[in-house]
Amino acid sequence: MPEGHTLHRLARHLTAAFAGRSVSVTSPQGRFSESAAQLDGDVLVGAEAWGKQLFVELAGDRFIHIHLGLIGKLDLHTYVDQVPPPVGQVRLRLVGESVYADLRGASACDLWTASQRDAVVAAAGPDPLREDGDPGRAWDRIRRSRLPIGALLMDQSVLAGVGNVYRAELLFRAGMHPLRPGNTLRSGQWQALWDDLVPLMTEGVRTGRIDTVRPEHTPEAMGRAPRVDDHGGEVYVYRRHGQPCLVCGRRVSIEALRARNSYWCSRCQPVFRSRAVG
DNA sequence: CTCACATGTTAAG
DNA sequence: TTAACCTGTGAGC
Repeated sequence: MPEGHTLHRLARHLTAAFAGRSVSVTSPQGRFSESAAQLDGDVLVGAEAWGKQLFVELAGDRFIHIHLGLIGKLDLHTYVDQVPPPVGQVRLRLVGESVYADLRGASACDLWTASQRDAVVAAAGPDPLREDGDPGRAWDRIRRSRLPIGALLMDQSVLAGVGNVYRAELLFRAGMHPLRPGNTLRSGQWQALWDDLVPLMTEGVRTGRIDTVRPEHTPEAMGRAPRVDDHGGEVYVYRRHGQPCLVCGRRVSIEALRARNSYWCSRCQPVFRSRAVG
């Protein structure tokens, strides 16, 4: 679940459910107990995301810093009378008047000061989901790097919030091979990637899914049988290795890029040849 | 039942 | 480069 859109969606829901009221903060599992005790009953100011980092602000410039990692989940539920007992390992539980939230499996849940938060935000790349996201900051890194664009897009210090699904899908939509070196891109190509990412991820925040297939390429439009991706969204290449490309029919390729599987279509995303003549 | 793997990151070797 | 961490799910026996 957790690429940047998931965290922004959570920030929005947390703010709507808890902001401006006092919240009960506990750690049924125990690993956040000490911090929870310091926050319990205080006013929750709001929640905000930067890339994959989530910050829940409590009165007094205190921030619960959450990173879901690969498998973490933060689930919001409504309750009527009593809050049900925790199921499984609940690292953090927030309880408001009619809503509670349970955090499980996160790779980070810590109590931070404002300056700790600021330091992490300063080290992160621009976030396409934020109003203040500045693509020029990412471009400064990309244009100087010989690393593949597929690696740069997932480097959170270059660009914040993009994960393995958006990487694969963005590059497919751009017709760009994941191994193309960053310093071979033209500025307009980077701008086009950013301009595609903003509405794509914004839609992800709205729906809670990653859908990247253009209307003209849906199975229906292409006269093929409808299909369902097991990860909730309609995508071109992510985890579709060995299956036919939705556009050209060639088998989708897979290769590990920096310990993460990278997926692409070798016909729609041809290998880049630098300034090849002829 | 066990095992591999997952939309992520960090630290050890 | 590899292992570790945290949890859930689906495939296979």
